[in-house]
Amino acid sequence: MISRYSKETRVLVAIDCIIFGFDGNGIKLLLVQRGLEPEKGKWSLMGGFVRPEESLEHASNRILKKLTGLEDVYMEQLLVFGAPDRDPVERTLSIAYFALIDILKYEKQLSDEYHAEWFLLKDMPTLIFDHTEMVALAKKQLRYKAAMHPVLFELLPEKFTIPQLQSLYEAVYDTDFDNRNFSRKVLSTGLLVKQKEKDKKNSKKGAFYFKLNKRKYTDHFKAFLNFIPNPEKLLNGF
Amino acid sequence: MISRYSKETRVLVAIDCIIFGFDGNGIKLLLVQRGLEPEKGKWSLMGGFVRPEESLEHASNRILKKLTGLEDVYMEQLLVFGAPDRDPVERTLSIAYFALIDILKYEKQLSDEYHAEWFLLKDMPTLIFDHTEMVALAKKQLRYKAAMHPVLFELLPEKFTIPQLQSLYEAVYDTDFDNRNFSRKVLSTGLLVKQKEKDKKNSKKGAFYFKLNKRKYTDHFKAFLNFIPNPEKLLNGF
DNA sequence: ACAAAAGTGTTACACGTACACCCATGG
DNA sequence: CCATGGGTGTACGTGTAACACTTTTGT
Repeated sequence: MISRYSKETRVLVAIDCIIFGFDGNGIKLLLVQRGLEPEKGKWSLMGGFVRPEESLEHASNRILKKLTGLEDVYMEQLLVFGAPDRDPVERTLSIAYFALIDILKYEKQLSDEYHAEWFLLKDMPTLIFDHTEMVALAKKQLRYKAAMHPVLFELLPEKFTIPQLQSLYEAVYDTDFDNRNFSRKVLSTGLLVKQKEKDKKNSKKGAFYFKLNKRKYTDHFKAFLNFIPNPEKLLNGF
Repeated sequence: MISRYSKETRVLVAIDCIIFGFDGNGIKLLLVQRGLEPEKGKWSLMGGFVRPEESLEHASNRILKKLTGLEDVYMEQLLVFGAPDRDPVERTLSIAYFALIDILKYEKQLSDEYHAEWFLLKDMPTLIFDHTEMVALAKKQLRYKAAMHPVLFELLPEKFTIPQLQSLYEAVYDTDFDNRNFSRKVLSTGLLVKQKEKDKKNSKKGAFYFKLNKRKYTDHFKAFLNFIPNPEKLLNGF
């Protein structure tokens, strides 16, 4: 039995996380200030190297938890970035993951160990290396996926109103939807369970809270929905 | 300036290609007999290690060309497989790519340098490591993508008939479509240019050949089509 | 003439969209 | 009592699916 592929070259493999959040006012991105040279102090995605004995899922969850304290977060592998010179120090592949988190659950102090900060996606600073490209791709992927699968619920708290959900979709697609059609469409999926209380923060009438029907949610997760009108137009350029 | 991230561990990175082909009789998969230990002689996906100075695109194209002689082939990154023990020799990440080729363009001798052979997808042998899992995922991804984007044309020769195209879709989704609705749907996209000749191999009446309208094809590639009826049903389980 | 595949015409219906309108309530 | 946001009812049109029927031509 051989114990190594002796002639081949080994490379560094990192993971970078594109962490999206929502708090009712636009989609946000969690960024950190890079703690090591080169580019120390510049804004960057949260990342880390894959350890010798851990799986990629383990590594990505470990990195996310280190920054946010959160576990059981929605995460998806996006793409491997592998341009030979993407990291000037040494050849490093980076596996980009994107994560969706309820921004209110992120309680850690900002400017903590990593000097993390939420940025509105549209006011994002320049990032190191190819991280800007990673974010651009993640944005596309989020739109693509959310057009057909109910991923965006991952960005909301357990109880939410339909107008809240709508404003999330509007933020993601940067457009306005008809509220009357939107609520009917969403309700027709049977994914939501109406609660007794209303949220009166945004109107006098108040909007009912809903929770996800977890069973239907996991069952339908991979089903095609069609929450957004005119998907062909809104997704142009994919 | 630092020249290395000194403390981190480097790993081997391979690329494995899931190569789909079509010749009118079911979707096929191009496999090779592994040439090195361990598992030497067993069926496997075509693969190779990423070289120190090449990009991932370069590596995947190089590997595909070495096996098939083909360039400018449709290829897409699928997923990185990284279970710590996926290769018993030593930790190796594998970036899975899937490729779509016109089976008639593959002229190389079978049982050539790599002992390559086309297998009907449904009669596929057991593969080494996690390659079976890679193929399963690629199949899903092919169905998913083809439901909305006109990728399957990559599997056909330059000139093809609509019944041929339909039998390709039927092979991919393992079901039958209504030929009358199918041809209208496809033609309504404006992607096809009718030729003067007919193919008389499969019927006395003969079916007109078509070519792709390349301009529209690249423009619409990322647009949502909807070639298959009942996508929710056919894509169940994604 | 017939069989068999290619292709046209027609219809019913589901669904998405637009929009008039009603509801609830705090100021 | 009225402004505001939440929500229902309804009507219209497009696109999809089902299927009867016509076309073409080799045997």
